[in-house]
Amino acid sequence: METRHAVTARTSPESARDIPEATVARLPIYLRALTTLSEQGTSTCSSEELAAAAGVNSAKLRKDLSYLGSYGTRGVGYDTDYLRYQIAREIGVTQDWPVVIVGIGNLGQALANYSGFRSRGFRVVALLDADPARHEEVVAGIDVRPFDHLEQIVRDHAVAIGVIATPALAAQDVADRMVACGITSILNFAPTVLNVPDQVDVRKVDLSIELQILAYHEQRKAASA
Amino acid sequence: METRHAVTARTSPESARDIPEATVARLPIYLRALTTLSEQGTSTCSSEELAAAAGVNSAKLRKDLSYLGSYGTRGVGYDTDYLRYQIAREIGVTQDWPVVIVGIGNLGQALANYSGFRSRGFRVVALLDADPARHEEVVAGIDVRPFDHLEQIVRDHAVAIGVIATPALAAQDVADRMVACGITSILNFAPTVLNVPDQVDVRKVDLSIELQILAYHEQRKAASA
DNA sequence: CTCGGTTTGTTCTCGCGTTCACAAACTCCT
DNA sequence: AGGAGTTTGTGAACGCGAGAACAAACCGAG
Ligand SMILES: NC(=O)c1ccc[n+]([C@@H]2O[C@H](COP(=O)([O-])OP(=O)(O)OC[C@H]3O[C@@H](n4cnc5c(N)ncnc54)[C@H](O)[C@@H]3O)[C@@H](O)[C@H]2O)c1
Ligand SMILES: NC(=O)c1ccc[n+]([C@@H]2O[C@H](COP(=O)([O-])OP(=O)(O)OC[C@H]3O[C@@H](n4cnc5c(N)ncnc54)[C@H](O)[C@@H]3O)[C@@H](O)[C@H]2O)c1
Repeated sequence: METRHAVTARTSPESARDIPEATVARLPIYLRALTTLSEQGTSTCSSEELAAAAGVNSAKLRKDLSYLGSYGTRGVGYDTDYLRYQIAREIGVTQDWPVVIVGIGNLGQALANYSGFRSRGFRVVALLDADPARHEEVVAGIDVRPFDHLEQIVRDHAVAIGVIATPALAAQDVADRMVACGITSILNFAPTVLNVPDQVDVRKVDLSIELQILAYHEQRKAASA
Repeated sequence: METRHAVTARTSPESARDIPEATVARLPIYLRALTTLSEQGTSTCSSEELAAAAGVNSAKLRKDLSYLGSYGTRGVGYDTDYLRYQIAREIGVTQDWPVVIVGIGNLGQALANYSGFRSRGFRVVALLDADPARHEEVVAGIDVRPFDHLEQIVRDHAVAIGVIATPALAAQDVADRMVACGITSILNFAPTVLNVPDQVDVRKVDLSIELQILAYHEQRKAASA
């Protein structure tokens, strides 16, 4: 046991053992549920309450939280604000994350106007578009700038996260440029598979895939009726 | 073998054995990759090629396709258009799916303007909003109508799929109304947990969760450096 | 017709995630 | 102080999905 200590501590001084991906994906949901409870004046909550608010099984919730540490009190529950802070710290939303959005069309404008960014620690530092006609525009109080400014902006603001909202054909090029100037996390809305180096994280949001999954189940319901 | 035939055929006359959820979620990706290949003039492709285009492992691809049936030819590969049709049929995108969008703000307008809907068999039959000021507007060639018209529209067009793009506070009410008038599949963009009956499918798209997941990994990268 | 080369469809194994169930730990009341 | 009632944290069982590996099936050449 004692000799294993180095292994546990290797990754980082403070906590940071490896949390399962499935759990990481749920932590933001718990965070939101805790914020809601806190706003309603709930200072303490049980795993049962919190699980209900988050829409998950209470056993799963407790197991997820156990990866972070022991922040609850048996027989009592969790202190809402304390747990909220611990999860926020673990995810990293206690700090400020600068973000660039590339492709300020229908979707890019909606994203720029989305207030849920700022309130969770993400700050849009630039809007970029390749179309010169758009460079006149101001969206959500931010100037739309030429895509060529990417390198400078990323350097000046130490941007690590980029959002792609261009047409599918341009997405790979944009991603390559992002990677080249040091961005290591990409959120991709274009319906295409991006090829990036291993150390770069890509998450994709694909609306039409979601609809097609719904259609599949809808079809099955109709068939069995 | 022979006696098992009834079991295979029980669920439905045409195919429709139960496909794993993980596979269902990937079928739309394969569909898109096949469309791309087909447009490039590729009439036949191996599992290796298709897997590369879809960004998955070739063994996983073959396993996924095996749930649909045996549509390939050993030693040759898959006929691009034939496989594409089979997947489209299995998902249900060979038919037309009427869709309503509720909440025509920043995001709702972007969705209404999204061409990827129509091209995959989804037809926006109505845009609904509670704000009377918006009822003057025309978005993407479609009139914005009062939310109260929901029941009539769902009845007239046999709508099964609804999209929610309202603020979080309104989302549960909108979902309740949708369920009450017969909608059985909901795509929810509001950052809230929806309570619906079991037979109703809900999928949620949550941008800020995606960003938070990226932030978590970004933080870990920074910590280990 | 046979044989070598190719690619599919499937079997098997392994690891991850979910869920159950319960001991440990805490509060409150008597 | 002690016991009843609550709730957490976790060990263990289970099921599903990922990937490796291989036999079966197909093509084409000779
Ligand atoms: N609109 C939606 O609701 C929606 C939903 C899901 C997915 N998507 C996807 O999101 C992407 C954007 O959709 P949209 O409706 O906003 O499209 P859009 O055409 O309205 O906007 C695309 C923008 O990207 C810019 N652009 C093109 N090439 C570029 C480049 N190389 N560098 C920088 N900017 C470039 C264009 O000038 C334009 O402003 C598309 O891939 C689309 O498939 C959109
Ligand atoms: N804008 C984005 O990029 C983005 C991204 C992710 C998630 N979201 C979420 O999507 C939702 C919509 O975002 P938005 O930026 O479009 O907001 P928005 O305020 O621009 O639009 C909301 C629209 O919903 C309408 N509405 C309100 N209550 C309604 C009701 N009961 N019935 C029908 N319509 C109603 C409003 O009139 C308004 O037009 C929000 O929940 C937001 O958190 C938005």
